[in-house]
Amino acid sequence: MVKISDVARDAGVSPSTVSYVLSGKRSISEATRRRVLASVEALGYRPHAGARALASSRSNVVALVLPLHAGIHVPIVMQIATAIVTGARSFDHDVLLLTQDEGVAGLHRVAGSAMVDAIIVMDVSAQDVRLPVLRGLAQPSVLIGVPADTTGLACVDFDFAGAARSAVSHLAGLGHREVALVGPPPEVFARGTAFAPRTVSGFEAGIADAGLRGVVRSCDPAPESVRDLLKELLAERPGLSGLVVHNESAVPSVLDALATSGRRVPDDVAVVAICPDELAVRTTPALTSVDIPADGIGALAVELLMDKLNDRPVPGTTLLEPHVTRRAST
Amino acid sequence: MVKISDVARDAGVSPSTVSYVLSGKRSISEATRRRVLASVEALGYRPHAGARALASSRSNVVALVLPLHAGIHVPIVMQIATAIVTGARSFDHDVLLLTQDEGVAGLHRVAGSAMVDAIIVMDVSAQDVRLPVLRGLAQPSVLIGVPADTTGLACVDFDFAGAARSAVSHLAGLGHREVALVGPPPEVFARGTAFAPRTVSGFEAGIADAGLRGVVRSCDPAPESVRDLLKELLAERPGLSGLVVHNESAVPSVLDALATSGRRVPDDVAVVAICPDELAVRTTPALTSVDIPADGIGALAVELLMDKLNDRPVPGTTLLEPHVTRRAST
DNA sequence: ATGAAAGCGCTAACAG
DNA sequence: CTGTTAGCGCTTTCAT
Repeated sequence: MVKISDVARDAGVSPSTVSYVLSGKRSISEATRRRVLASVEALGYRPHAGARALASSRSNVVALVLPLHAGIHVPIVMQIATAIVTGARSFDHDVLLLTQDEGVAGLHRVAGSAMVDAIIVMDVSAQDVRLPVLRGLAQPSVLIGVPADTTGLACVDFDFAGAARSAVSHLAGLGHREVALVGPPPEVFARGTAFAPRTVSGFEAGIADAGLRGVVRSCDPAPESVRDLLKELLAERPGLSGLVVHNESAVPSVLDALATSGRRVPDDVAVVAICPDELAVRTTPALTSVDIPADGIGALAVELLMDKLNDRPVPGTTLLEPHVTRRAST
Repeated sequence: MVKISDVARDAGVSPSTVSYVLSGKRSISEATRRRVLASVEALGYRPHAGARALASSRSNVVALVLPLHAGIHVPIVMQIATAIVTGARSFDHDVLLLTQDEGVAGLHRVAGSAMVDAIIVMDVSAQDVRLPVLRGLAQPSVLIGVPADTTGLACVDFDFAGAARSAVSHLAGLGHREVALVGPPPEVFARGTAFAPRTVSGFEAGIADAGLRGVVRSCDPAPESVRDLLKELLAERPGLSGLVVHNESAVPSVLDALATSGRRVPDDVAVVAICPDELAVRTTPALTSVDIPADGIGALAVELLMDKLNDRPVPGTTLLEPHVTRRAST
């Protein structure tokens, strides 16, 4: 293994100089800088991560705690995770993967052993048992999701309430008078995860704002369930002409059920989805949607974490703003 | 921070004794063992990961390289990843997450800096550029997927060919004479990923074995595409009475399309899916299926990696055996 | 069955 | 602008 002293010898400088060239923590003459970097390159030097962590008390690793629950839309979780890895790499950090089932013990383990400098926790629930633990850790943390009490924590999430509200407002602006929210499956409501009720309250605020009539339903994504739900809704409410769909798995079936039941989109029924743009653009017709910015959530979480690591102040809660993109379905 | 010398003092022994108690690398009298563990507990001692890695040249971390491609069924990837984390933990290892887009550089980085002791790479393609790099690394690796040349590597995968063959054989045993394979979307075939063609060759071997007539189609998962595909297939081939579906996203739509077109499952058309059991059991009707054992793949990958780390011989390629579970769809 | 002590490779005062 | 040096906390010979 090639070590810092090898590089130092090769470049004709001291080990500390090599270290400083690499870290940029003090100014180095251009000449030696170049020589050192040339030696680093020539010898293929890679600093030993453990040695570095030991000497600097910095591992340059962040922990990411992944959710495992059913009912969560897995591609979104994965996309956020990917964005976090990419974001962390851009700050020269790596990502250690933990699963939620290790619970509080996992947090203590990776924090206590100084494996990680910081922690990102996905899918926090309103009364998450991990909150007090996170508050007590030496390492800073950022949560994805918004618990009931955010004291001492930094939280990131998409503004689901605002998204639903914007969706309703978009429909209202097009003249629709009666709308329905086709929400996530029941199990998501059952858990303490905050996003489902937030969509509902935003939807309700939206219809109140615009003086619309509205109804909220949770939705099992199986095609026949979707068809039954829509049949029922449309039968019960003859005036219903607008749908807000917040259920990624059900989106294709909703469109299909409308098509096969002879309802034209958007002429008979307008549809706004709250889902990743990626999904919205590849349906037929393409869906007017409020994007769930998975990449943005991941990137923001990392940025806040880096701010915390650098002792910059960060807001307690940051919600990403919703944006309606009009496509063929409204 | 509480360190090993603190524990040693508290227990009235030397630091090395504490180390040996914790590692079990030499015999310790029951009395001191107990005292040391009591002190560890009392002081809440956690060995510093970096220090440990530096002194022992072992990080107890494995790298996991995740795929990012479109067309892959994300929940399966996620489930394998989760199984790998869980498996690694059971061997007292953690998992560092890399994304495929870091490519070869990422492998060099984490291996060269001794961040990880071993590497698991998911979704390797036939002529993967990472193969020569992996062969040259000091750390052992296990691949999920089977490249063209497996020399010097350990590979794990599900036996997709055997799965398709078993599915066909199951249908043949029930008296079906003409069958179709509804395969993954075209983009999966386009990439060098080996699993799609393997399913096809297994399917073809299966129909040859049993003297059936058969046809292979790739399938876009959008409900209307599925409906069109099936309509076309059933029109073209009046004798067609059995379907093998290897396309998780399309599964619900296939059943739905059959139902809405008036074909009864299994009376008119029998369906065997190659998909996670979890999916197969929650459709209506429940699907006869060949399970894709994501957990098994992850667990096996970890086991092989640990074998390699402990210099135990491992087979070059291990394929997990397919098992048909008969349910209501055949 | 246990201790003493020499590093592991790097960083960061301290010194010039 | 650069070098010297003292650790960082742990493992592992070598001794006994």
